[in-house]
Amino acid sequence: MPDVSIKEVAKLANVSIATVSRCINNPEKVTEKTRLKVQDAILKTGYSPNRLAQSFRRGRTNLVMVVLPSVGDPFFTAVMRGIRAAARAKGFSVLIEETQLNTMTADEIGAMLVSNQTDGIILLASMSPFGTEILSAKSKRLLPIVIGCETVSPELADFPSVHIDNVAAAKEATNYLISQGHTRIGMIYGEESSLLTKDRELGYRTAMKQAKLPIEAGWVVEGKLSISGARKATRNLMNHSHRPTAVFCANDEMAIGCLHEVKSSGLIVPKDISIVGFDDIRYAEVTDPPLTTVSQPAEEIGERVMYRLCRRIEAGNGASSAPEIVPHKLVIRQSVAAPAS
Amino acid sequence: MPDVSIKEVAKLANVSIATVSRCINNPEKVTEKTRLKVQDAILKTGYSPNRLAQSFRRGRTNLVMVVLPSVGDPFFTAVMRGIRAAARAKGFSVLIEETQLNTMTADEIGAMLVSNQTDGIILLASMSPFGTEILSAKSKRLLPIVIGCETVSPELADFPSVHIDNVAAAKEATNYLISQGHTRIGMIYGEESSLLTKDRELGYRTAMKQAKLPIEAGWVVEGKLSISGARKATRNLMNHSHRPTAVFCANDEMAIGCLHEVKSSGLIVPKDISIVGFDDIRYAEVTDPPLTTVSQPAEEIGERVMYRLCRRIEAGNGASSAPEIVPHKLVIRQSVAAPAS
DNA sequence: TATCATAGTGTAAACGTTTACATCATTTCC
DNA sequence: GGAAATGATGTAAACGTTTACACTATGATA
Repeated sequence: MPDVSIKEVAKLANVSIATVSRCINNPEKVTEKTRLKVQDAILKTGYSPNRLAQSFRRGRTNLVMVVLPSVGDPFFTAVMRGIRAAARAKGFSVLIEETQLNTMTADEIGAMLVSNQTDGIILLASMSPFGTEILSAKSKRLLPIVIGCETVSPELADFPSVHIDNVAAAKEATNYLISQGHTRIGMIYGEESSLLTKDRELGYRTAMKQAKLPIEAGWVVEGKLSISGARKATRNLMNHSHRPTAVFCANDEMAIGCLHEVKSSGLIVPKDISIVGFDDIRYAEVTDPPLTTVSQPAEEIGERVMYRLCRRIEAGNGASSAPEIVPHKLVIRQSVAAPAS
Repeated sequence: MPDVSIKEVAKLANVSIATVSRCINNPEKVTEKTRLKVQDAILKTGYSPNRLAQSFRRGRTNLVMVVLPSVGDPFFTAVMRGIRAAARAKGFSVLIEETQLNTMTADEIGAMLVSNQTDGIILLASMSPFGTEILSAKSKRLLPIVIGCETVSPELADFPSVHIDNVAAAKEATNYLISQGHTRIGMIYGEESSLLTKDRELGYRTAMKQAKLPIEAGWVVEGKLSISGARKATRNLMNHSHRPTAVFCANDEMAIGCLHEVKSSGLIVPKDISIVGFDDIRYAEVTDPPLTTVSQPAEEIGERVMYRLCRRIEAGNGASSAPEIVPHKLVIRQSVAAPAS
């Protein structure tokens, strides 16, 4: 079955290989009669074009790469679902790289693009060192790169992006806690390197400032974007001499860790401690109590980001590079209540 | 920076393109002096080999495809992590296809292999119709396909596989419930098409039979491998005239849905209903109560399956095709207690 | 009828590698 | 010192497509 090339088809159909190629790619340029002859020969031989040769000749892999912090995070898998749906529609396959795994350096990722292994890249995670590598090539041609979810770092600001307004959303979440009467509000952010959670931290700080509420030292802790990291962070928060009555977590994964740790310590959510998450992953509504969180249109972000990448690949400089802001929504469930005191 | 081919390097270094190629791929076949000259030229031109051309020439994409039910399931993302680590070590990239999304038909997946888009396939989900397509080609050459997690369907039995003994593990889980005094035990299985959860169902049925316990009509329900599906299934179970006192769920995702639904209905876990899951995903220890479940070495399965695929790709028929069984473990947490009655 | 479009097909070059083979220079051995 | 072996490099073919260009036959136009 395999190993049959266009030549065999041509021979069997008694035409040239050019005609066979045309039958497949430009059927309108060929007579009805020969088309049928060739289709018949294709069926008989079981021919299917060698994609390697096609890619090589056309200079296109129809492969895009997505760089994200962790595929394990249900939020990103939701984004991926959108990306994949759009990719499928556009005839692309997608390759995934996790930055958390550190399997590839930023330079290697840049090299993949340059060496034609992929037609484009979607960045769902900030890669600061990557910026410099790319930048050097950038002056020469517009690289097909699109940024999703994250607010972009300054060096990458010229690339198209699709995301919610993370600062505003975090502010809104914090304001909700304030509106419920909380004045001592802590926060668990992700990682130092993650611009994404830095933006959310900024939103939180802005809200606190505008409400003239103090943020005490030790109230803002790193949760490493993981359940276990958040549990550790929560322990620190709980042991604080002036313990917060509410915690804003930069994502749901960490909110789940926080929730569990608070409950393990014998305190009750939301009576003793209120918790707000971020992302609205599917587990958020089955926690006990169900989690109040900020919902993002994850799949939509994925789709849009992929479509923009396609435009970039096809149109090059023609495609716009304006950031695209999609709406977020605060989803109120039962993990927040007025403070006890 | 891009668009510089081996020719430019050759010209700059004053050697033939063959020598440049050798410098890169067989440095030992080239003089120290010329090597340095060429390396210098490579740096100066910023050359990086065109992977498309390489793949084409070598007949290798260094790309493998993984077919799985859903990337959203934390168990599979853990397996993927293992696969990706091994792939990285072996110089492969990995492409993912979800069967739940139905983006590709089995025939299309088979075609990808035949048309050289990927060097091999890892099946983490059964694809029955796929079997027939593959089978026709199988007689001609041993296709590089390896099966993971699932017990294989008869048509695919000749391919190498890596998995736990699902039947034995499910039996063990059920026996644990029996040992705690339960006699009315229900089960939520995954999907009709999933051999994986069918095996677990078989284990459950075997355990019940050996303990001479009846399985009443309506005690075994479909949970669709999702939280919402499991909630619906649980509602049916709870409304049963002769309600089970324990439920064995074919995976943790469904166990979480089940747990939440039971609690929503006002019953207490494990006092009123005991629950056992399967997979030991990372959320399993932060549910309330923490979930008793069967743990699989997910990452290890992923690694092994990828290594076997590599051997298959490299050695062809030389590689063994014996199934590889990895150990499982029942992890006892707090979602099981003796029945109230 | 001679000329010119037009449409269908064939010929051959090109894409950037890798690699078998030929060539040439150097060393080794008798 | 000449023959043979060894080692480094160059030459050119090959991989399977796509596509610009050339060619032929057909029908339309003057």
